[in-house]
Amino acid sequence: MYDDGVNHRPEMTLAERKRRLVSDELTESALQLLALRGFDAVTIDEIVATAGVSRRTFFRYFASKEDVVVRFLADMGAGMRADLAERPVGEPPSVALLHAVRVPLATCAAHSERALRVVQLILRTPALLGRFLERQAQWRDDLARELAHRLGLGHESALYPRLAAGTALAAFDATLQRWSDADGAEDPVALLDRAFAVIAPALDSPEGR
Amino acid sequence: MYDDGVNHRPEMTLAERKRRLVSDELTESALQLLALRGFDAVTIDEIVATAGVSRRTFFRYFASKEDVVVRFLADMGAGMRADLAERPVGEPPSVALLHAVRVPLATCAAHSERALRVVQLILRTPALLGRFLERQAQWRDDLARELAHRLGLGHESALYPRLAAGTALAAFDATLQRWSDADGAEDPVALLDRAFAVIAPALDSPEGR
DNA sequence: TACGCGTTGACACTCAGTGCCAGTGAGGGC
DNA sequence: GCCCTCACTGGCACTGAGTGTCAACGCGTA
Repeated sequence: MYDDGVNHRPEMTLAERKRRLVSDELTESALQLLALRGFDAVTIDEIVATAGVSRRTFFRYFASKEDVVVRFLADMGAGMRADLAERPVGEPPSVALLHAVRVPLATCAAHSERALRVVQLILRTPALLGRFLERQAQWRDDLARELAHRLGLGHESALYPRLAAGTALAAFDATLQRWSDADGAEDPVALLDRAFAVIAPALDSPEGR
Repeated sequence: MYDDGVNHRPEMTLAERKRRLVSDELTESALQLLALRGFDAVTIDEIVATAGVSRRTFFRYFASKEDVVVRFLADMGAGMRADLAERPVGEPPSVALLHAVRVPLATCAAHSERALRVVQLILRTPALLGRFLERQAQWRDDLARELAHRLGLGHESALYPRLAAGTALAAFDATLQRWSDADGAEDPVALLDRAFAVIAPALDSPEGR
């Protein structure tokens, strides 16, 4: 989770704060350049020159050029499974999933100045979109596993959990897309609620056993 | 669409047939090697050596190493929008979308010996999955546009068409995943029908205006 | 035969990403 | 104070993906 570099938690050791500093500097430089000139037109050498570290160090913090951008969004979804696990057991899947998916979106809305630019960059850059969806596939698997566990289904590859998780993320994506298209003029959480109003009957369908 | 290299349509010019031959040879060599040893362990130099062409020629046929594998599946979805457009106008979205999405899946089932290996390779290789989902995002946009057109919605970025298209593709993906997990033991078209039985109420929801 | 056109292979080049190693600085034990 | 460990760093060399360029080749046509 990006934290703007100003949040010096005293419980962090010096080494941890140094790492965070470098990571933030790299992220800042990268987003600046990439948003300005587009993903393909910027080389890693330029990013590290701006950040003032070596190229080798870049790859100690990020797995790839795409990773700098995608991490920003992807980290938001990391806790989805935990959020879903914390929902009360009696809650219907549509409500539990909505709350799980709502968290990262609310985080986006809270940091909209920066998050919006990142989302727009990702959505209009095929290479970034691919990496993002690759990450999202992991969220989907996590959600599906947790959902299967909640419903007491054997955790083998049943159809319903994957389908429900995929549907919830389709709502997430549609929301993100619309938020991006509207340049942030609409409230993403409200959009998500509307999307879930549509898909809820599917998520709670008795067909899903 | 892959055609096994034995289908020499007489109406093709010699040059076209030569191109097809090279493309098939490259695809064949690549799938062979990649399925055997994994995506990362095979270099393009090895692929072109097996196929008997130069490295430069490879990139005249495929945009990237991932492309050889992903094309195989991705080409199946190319006609989705056209298939959707051909459905009768009075048909509810759930039925029209089911038929559109069913076509590529039926093609998979028809060439299951080869298609299954490709799908399994894609689903368990993150880089390939990313590229595939990147392509699929284009299907989604195409379906959404066609759906908006069908429903007479202004083709601006309404929420429902994107959501419906994304949900239909979530069903497609869940089906593909289960088909892959079961090593082809289940009929993908039957699985897709079951998935659509679950999501149909969402696709036809009056909430979608 | 000669010309135009598309395909090919070879070469050089940029850039992403990795392995390796030596230097450095902070923190802890003596 | 001194030394030792350990994490981080930069530099370097290397592999592999992907691209631009050009000369050569083969086919169809005038």
